[in-house]
Amino acid sequence: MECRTAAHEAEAITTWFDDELIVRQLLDNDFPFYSPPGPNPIPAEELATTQIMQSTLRSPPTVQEIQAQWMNQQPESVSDSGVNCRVSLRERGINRIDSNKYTVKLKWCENGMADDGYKWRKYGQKSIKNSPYPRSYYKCTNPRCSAKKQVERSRDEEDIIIITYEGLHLHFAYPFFPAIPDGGGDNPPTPKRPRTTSPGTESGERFREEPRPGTESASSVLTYGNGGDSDGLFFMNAAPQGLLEDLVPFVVRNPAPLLSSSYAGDGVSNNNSLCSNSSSSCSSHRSSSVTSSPSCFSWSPESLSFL
DNA sequence: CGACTTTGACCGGCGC
DNA sequence: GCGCCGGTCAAAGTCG
Repeated sequence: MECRTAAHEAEAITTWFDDELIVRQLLDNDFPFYSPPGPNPIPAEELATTQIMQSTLRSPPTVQEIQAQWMNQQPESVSDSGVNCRVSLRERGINRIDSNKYTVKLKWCENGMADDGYKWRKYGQKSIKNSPYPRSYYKCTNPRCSAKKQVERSRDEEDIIIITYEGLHLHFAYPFFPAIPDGGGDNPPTPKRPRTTSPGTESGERFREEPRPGTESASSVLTYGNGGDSDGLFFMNAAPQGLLEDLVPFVVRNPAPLLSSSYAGDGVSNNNSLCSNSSSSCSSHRSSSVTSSPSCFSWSPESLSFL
């Protein structure tokens, strides 16, 4: 309801450029990646990544460039828990999706849940024709945010869930703000402790309910790479703050620092790893409605995937 | 009591 | 025009 107007506005945003532009306008200088021109000294490592971000904000990569990047730099990786979460690129040849709407394929790993850093409210669920699994519909709980996502389980591969993101988050994922004092403008409501007794019978909840060794409690002890290096720090301040929608484009824009070191291949689940590494309280802020423990992901504005 | 999920109903788009 | 299907709404139920 309250999202209707915002949703329409969001729908008018049809290009990467527009998305990024709006975000930048909204966030202005507070945007952690967008360093405004000025005398402020920036550590070399941060400067490098910032510059990458700025350049990519202005000119998003083509799919070919993204694929080339991944082909060149994609390691086979193992999650911190030792579970082999191979990340590889393959072309999927799926239908084109609106530029503000894309699909993420997530593969379950043994090492438990993950979530995208945003708080979602489930507003519907439908059984889909020719699919044994229902599709769940989620909205971002932030009233000013029009982001939505659909979660469904792949009928071909049981351990794959397909998340379709639509719209743009006009705020950051609150739990990942490291000690930002109150008054940061758009203050999302403090997330509550996730529901642990969700009766979720289908879709996302259904997956989450499966008794997997090491879900939330286990993820809380995961570490994120070497934690203290610049890449880790960078990532902490950046990608994991957001929804996959924020994370994935960033990853493909700048895969090197993420993939070459601590990002490894654990894809989204590093959200949790990182989160728990940086703040033990983070795990208590996890979204309740998520989709849980992906290890590999695909992203497909144009048939790109990382499975 | 508030936040959240569940679930049937409703609505609009699309193909026949 | 009709029916199918996907997406959304909203009341009711659940939980902490």
